[in-house]
Amino acid sequence: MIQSLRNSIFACLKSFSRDGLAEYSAEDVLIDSPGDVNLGELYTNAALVFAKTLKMNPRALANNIAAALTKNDNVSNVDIADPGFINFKLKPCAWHSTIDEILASGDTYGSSNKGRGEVVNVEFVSANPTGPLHTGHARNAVFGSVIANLLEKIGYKVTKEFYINDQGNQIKALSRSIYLRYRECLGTKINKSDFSGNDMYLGEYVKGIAKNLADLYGDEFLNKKESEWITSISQFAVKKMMDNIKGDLSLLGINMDVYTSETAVCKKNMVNEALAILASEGDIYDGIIPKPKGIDAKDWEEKPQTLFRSTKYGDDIDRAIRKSDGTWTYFAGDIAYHLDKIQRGFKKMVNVLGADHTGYIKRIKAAVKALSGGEANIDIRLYQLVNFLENGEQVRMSKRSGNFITLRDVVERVGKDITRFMMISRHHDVTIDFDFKKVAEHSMDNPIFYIQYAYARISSVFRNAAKIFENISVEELKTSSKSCLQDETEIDLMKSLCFWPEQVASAAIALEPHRIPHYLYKVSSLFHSLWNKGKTNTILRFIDEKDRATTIARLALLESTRIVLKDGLKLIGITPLEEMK
RNA sequence: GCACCCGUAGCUCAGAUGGAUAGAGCACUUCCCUCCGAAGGAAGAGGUCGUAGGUUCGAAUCCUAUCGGGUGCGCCA
Repeated sequence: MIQSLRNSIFACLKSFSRDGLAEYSAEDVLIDSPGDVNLGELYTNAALVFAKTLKMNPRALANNIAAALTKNDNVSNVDIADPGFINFKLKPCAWHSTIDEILASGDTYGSSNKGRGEVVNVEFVSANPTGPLHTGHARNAVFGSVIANLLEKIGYKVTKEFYINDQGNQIKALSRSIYLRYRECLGTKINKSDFSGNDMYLGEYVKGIAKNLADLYGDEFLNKKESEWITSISQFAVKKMMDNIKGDLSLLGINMDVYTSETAVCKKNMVNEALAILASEGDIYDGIIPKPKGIDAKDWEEKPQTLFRSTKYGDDIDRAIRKSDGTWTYFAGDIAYHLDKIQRGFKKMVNVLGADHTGYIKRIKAAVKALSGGEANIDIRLYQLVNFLENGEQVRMSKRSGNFITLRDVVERVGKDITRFMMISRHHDVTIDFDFKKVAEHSMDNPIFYIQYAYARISSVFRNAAKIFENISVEELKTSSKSCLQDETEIDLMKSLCFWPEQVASAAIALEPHRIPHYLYKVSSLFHSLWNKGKTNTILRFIDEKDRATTIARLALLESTRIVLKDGLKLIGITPLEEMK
C-alpha cells in the first residue's frame, strides 16, 4: 500500500523532469505518519525534498502532488501545509485492503527483492578455538545471525561464515596446556607452576580434551619432544573445540553455512597471492612504523618491517604484514582470507566484531578495497560489551583463569529466547546490562514477555472463536468484508502492520537488527490497547457470538497481526508462544 | 598524542536517508476487572537532546570546536 502511494507520487514528480530524477526512485519518497495525529494520518515531504532538484517552488510542486494524490482512489483528505508538507488520509477501505494484502502474502509479507539475489558473506563469531564460547560471543552470534536473516529477507543470497583461527601462539599454548593435562591423566604429577608459562589455559574443558586424547592415543605422545606432538595435538584440540563451539551455537539456534580454516587458506598459498596483488599496485614496501605518542611503550624499538600501504585507502598508519622474525602477522593471514572470500565471488561482505577490534576496521577495509580494485566492499559492525549482573552486582570474568560465564551457562539459565532477545534488542553501539534476575521476570522490564503475551492472546482468541463458530478457515478470513473495522485503534494497528516491509528493509540496509524488536513491541502495544478497549466497550470485542461476519473481520485483523509478529520473531530467532504458562 | 564509538526525562533506552509540538518502558500521581487472560489498559507529571557556534525553509540527526565516558594504537589472535 505504502509502496503504491510512493509510486504515484514519484510518477507525478517524474512528469516534471525526465532525467532530472535519474538517480532517484520511488523508494526515495518519504511517507510516514506524523508525530501529531491532528496533522493527519500520513504525510509526505516529497515537495520539499525534490523542489530543488526540479527547480520548482515547493508550494507549487506540493499542489501538483496533492492533485495526483487526490486522484488516487485510496486517498482522502489531502491537505497542504507550510512550507510544503502534504498531509492525507487513506479511506477505510484502503486500510482494509492492507489486511487482504498481508493475508495473501502470509509468510512472505515483508519480504522484498532489494538484494536482487546478490551474494553476501556474513562472517560472525569466528571465535578462537581455544575455549568454549563466552558471553561476548553470544552477542556476536545473535547479532550476526539476525543480520543474516534480515539480508535474506530482503532478497540477498547469504552465506553465514565462521573463520577458524587454527594457527598461532594461542593454539600452541592450548596444545601445551592439553599436553600437561594429558600427562596428568597418564599418571605424571603436574605442578601448578607448570601452568605459569605464557597464556596457559586453566579451564576445566582442557582436562576433558586431555582425557579424550589419552583415551584415544594412550601413551603415544608421552615422553616425546614437543615437535613430535604439537601438530597432532593442535589438530585434535581444534577439532574438539570446534565441535564444542558448534554445539554452543546450536543452543542459540545458529547454524553456520561455511567454516573456513586459516590453515587451509595458508595451504592454498593465498598469502603470497594476496601480497602479489598488493605489490603490483605498489602497496607493499619495507618501512618503519613510528612509535605511537602518549602511550606506554618502553621497549619499543623502531625496526624496518614489510608493510602494507593501507594509508592509501584511508587507514591512519601503514600496517605490518611480517614480524621481525620473518613470519607473517595475523593481518597477513587475514588479508589472504579476504582475498579468498573475494575469489569465491563475494563483493558484499559483513563482519561482526567486538568493540576491542576498533582499530582493525580501517585496515581490513583498506585490504578489501586494494585486493578487489575497489570492486568489493566490507561492512564491519562492532558491538559493545555485555555486563552480566548478579543481584545487581557486576560479575567479574577472567578468561585466563577459566573463570568466566559461558554462552552455555547463560542459555541454560534463562533459555534461548530470552538470551537472544537481550542480545538483539539494543543498538549494537550501546553496552548491555544483562541482569539475570530481571531478564527472567515476567514484567515490563522485559519486553519479550509483552510481545509473547500479545501473540499468545491472539492465539487464545482464535481458540475461543473456534468454540463458538465452526469451520473458520483462512480462506474465509481472506474473502470476508472488513468494512466494520472503523475504530481508531483498529486503523492504527492496520497502519502499523502496513509499515512492516519498510521496517525490515531499513533494519537490513542499516544492519541494525534492534529495530525489529522495537517495532514488534509497538505492534504488540497497539494490540493490547485494542484488547482493552473491548473490555469497556463491548461492541469492539473480537468475538461477537451473534455476528459471525464481524467476528471474522476482526479475526482477519488479528491474523494479519499474528503473521507480522510471527515473522518478526522468526527474524530474530525467537519461538512464538501459543499460550503463556 | 591519534583513531573509532557513546552522551536524549530521575533510571533503562527508541528516534535510517535532515521534517512539523523529541517518543516508549520503569519509578511517581489518578483511574479501569460481574466482562474474550489485569502478565493488561486509560490519563497525568517529567526535556535548554553534554556545551558553544555554523549550514537552511527546517537540526537530536549534517559540519566545526569543546567537555565528559568507553574501546583500541608494531613482531597478540
